[in-house]
Amino acid sequence: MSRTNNHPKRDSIMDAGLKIFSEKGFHMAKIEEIAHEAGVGKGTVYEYFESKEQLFKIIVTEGIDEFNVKVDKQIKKEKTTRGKLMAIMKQNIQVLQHFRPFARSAMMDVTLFDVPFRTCLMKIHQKRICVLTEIIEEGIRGKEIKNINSSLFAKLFYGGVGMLNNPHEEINLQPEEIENIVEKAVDYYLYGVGASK
Amino acid sequence: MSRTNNHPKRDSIMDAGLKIFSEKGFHMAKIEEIAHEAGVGKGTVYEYFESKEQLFKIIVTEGIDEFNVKVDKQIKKEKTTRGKLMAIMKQNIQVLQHFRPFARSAMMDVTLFDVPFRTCLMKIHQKRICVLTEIIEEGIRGKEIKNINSSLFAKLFYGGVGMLNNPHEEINLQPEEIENIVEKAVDYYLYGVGASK
Amino acid sequence: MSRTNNHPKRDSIMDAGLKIFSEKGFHMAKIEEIAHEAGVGKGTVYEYFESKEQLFKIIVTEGIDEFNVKVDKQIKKEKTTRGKLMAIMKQNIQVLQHFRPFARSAMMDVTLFDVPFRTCLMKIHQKRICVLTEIIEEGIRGKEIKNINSSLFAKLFYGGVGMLNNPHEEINLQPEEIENIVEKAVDYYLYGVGASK
Amino acid sequence: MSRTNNHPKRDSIMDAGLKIFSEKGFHMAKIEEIAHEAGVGKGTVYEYFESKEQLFKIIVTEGIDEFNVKVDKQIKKEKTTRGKLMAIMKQNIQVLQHFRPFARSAMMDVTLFDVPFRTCLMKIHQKRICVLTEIIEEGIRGKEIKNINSSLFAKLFYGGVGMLNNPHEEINLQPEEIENIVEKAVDYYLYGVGASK
DNA sequence: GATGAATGAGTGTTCATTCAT
DNA sequence: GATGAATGAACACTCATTCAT
Repeated sequence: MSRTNNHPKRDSIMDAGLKIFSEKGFHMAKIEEIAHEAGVGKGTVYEYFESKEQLFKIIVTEGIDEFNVKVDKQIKKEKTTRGKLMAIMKQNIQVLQHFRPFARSAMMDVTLFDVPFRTCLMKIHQKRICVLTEIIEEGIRGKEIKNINSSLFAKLFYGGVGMLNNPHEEINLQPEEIENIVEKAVDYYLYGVGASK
Repeated sequence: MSRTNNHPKRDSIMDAGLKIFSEKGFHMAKIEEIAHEAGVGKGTVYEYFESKEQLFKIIVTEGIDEFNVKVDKQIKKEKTTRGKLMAIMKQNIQVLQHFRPFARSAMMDVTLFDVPFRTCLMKIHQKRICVLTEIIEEGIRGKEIKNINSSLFAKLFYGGVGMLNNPHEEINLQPEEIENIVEKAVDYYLYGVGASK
Repeated sequence: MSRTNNHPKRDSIMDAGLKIFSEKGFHMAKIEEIAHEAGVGKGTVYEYFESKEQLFKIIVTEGIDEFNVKVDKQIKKEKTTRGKLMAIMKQNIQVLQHFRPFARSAMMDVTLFDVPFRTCLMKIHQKRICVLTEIIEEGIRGKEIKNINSSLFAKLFYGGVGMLNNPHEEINLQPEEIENIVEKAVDYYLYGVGASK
Repeated sequence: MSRTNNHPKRDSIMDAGLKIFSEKGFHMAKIEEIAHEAGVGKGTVYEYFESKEQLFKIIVTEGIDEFNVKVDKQIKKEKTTRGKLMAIMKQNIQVLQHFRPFARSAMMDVTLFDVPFRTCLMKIHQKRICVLTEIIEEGIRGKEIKNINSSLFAKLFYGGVGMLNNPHEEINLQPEEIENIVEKAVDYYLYGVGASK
């Protein structure tokens, strides 16, 4: 996770937080353990972050932002809707493989959070689904995509992509496998899985 | 939630647990509040359940089992793969609308749980994805479905269905809307969203 | 401190709180020590009191109330202003000898408390000074007291009484000594200490 | 607060300490805030003072000493006991109006401090009461004062004076009011408030 | 001398769990 | 079986103090 080196301790804490929150979940992660993992004292965490909650939110937000920037950059390169969908899916898989399982929870999950977290995370989902919806609508206007309910499809696609990074399977896919999976998956969405009548 | 009436208090506690866990999440839910909601004393919870953790797991497991029985019954009624997929999706939406947002978390989520929970919940996902995979393979054998990677598709479908029950949108869909959405969604999967070439 | 026996533990905690707060002051007193002194678990303190602050305030308030009731009862018995002033002074000395040094701080001090405490304690002083002021004014009307600034005198008298219970001197006065001191002191106030011109 | 200018930072810190301790009390005052108020870094406080506790004690002691010097100078000017008592009272009111509410606590209070502070502050009280006692005894010898218990009266007077600076009333008295109050108050003590028989 | 980033000992408070009634 | 008063382990967070610069 590229970060400025202005605050090396802050970065250590965020990396450690990502790791520990990922492993333990928010409530089971202990500040002391995060501090230890970061190689700093407990008090130092509070020099850089107001609270455990704020630390968590910042990790999520910054992580997501980084992720989104990557994905959006990739999307812009692609001209066709198919290419864009593939880019989204590929980035998702690659980046989330890095963050797993925490990032996936940030990406896909909201329900186990307490109310204050939900608001924060819900916005993230909605933003992503919006981006997807727009891509679809662009595709519709460009005659690449049928005249479908773009928002409904965006959700189906977004959910499906999220499930690919299912933490159940702790295997890391090889790049060529990812390429292969993504191509197949996008084609399922575009061309359907029903036997042509 | 039809349950045996052998232990009315046990049932109250489970209903209350479902409600409170749903609203607050596991860690923010308090045994005292669950007991109060159930109209029993705090100690009574421990007459029927060993621990908060066990209560949670049992609620999830029994809830999921009930859910699965319903879905499987519905699936059996359907002859075509399309009908089966629609049945799965419809049941998901209906039942999850009832459980939201907790049930969704139980259905879709794993990452914020501590390790012991993960094992429990991971099995649930895998079981559902297995059922889906079998339906797809059956469809492939019956020439209803193209010769695709059934497991990959099962995940995409399962994830997409889960996202429909996104707690972001706290609206309750009307039955006819559900019917409409499900039909569209399944058709997207079956026939694709790409403009026919 | 006579208390109802409805909540023996609550009473133990209050007694222990009085003792420990007295010895250590508010900030240096530890809830754990109070609990230990009371012979209960730390959590039990929180069964009966919302917080350390609330425990403190209740101890002060209830202590003062008890004290005031005693004093007021004694005052009513006396017919002359001299008798009333003596009663006030005597009660002060006797009761505060019991509470020392904490009670004195509650009686006389306000300044070292944080703002929330001040409001609470300031009212106590003002109430007592008011009572004194009224006694003086009654005395003026009854021609027992010169036509003086009653409120100014009330403060001087109240402050002087408080200083008699100076915690510096940890000696306990004997009842006959108290009687003697009080008589002298009140006479100083009534007849002055200046050599009669 | 005239101080040597050898250590301007030391003086800033002491002034800031007086202000912050006054407003917040010892335990609620933060070294960081004192440093900020003094316009120096947190570490600088520790260049000049060993600890928060020592800073406090020095502020109190030096403040009191300054105060006492002022009062004693004033007392020496006065020839009569009445004049001396008035001088004490006037100085008290004037100076304490400046320091309030902290100074009053230093002057009058001891009980909320932890044991180490008490010893320090108790000496201050005793010193002042001693000075007062001597003035009274001088007055007795000079036939200005009746043959009373000088130490008892000193306490009553000292306590009464302290109560005039009651922080309850955050009003600042005008010089002419102070003069007026002091004259009245001392006369109450000298000539008594009882209606002449 | 001056600083403030780093620290960790210390504490109020919570809440799952127990057990006497 | 049912209860809820009692408990104490556990943890987020504070802040006086240190020390490398």
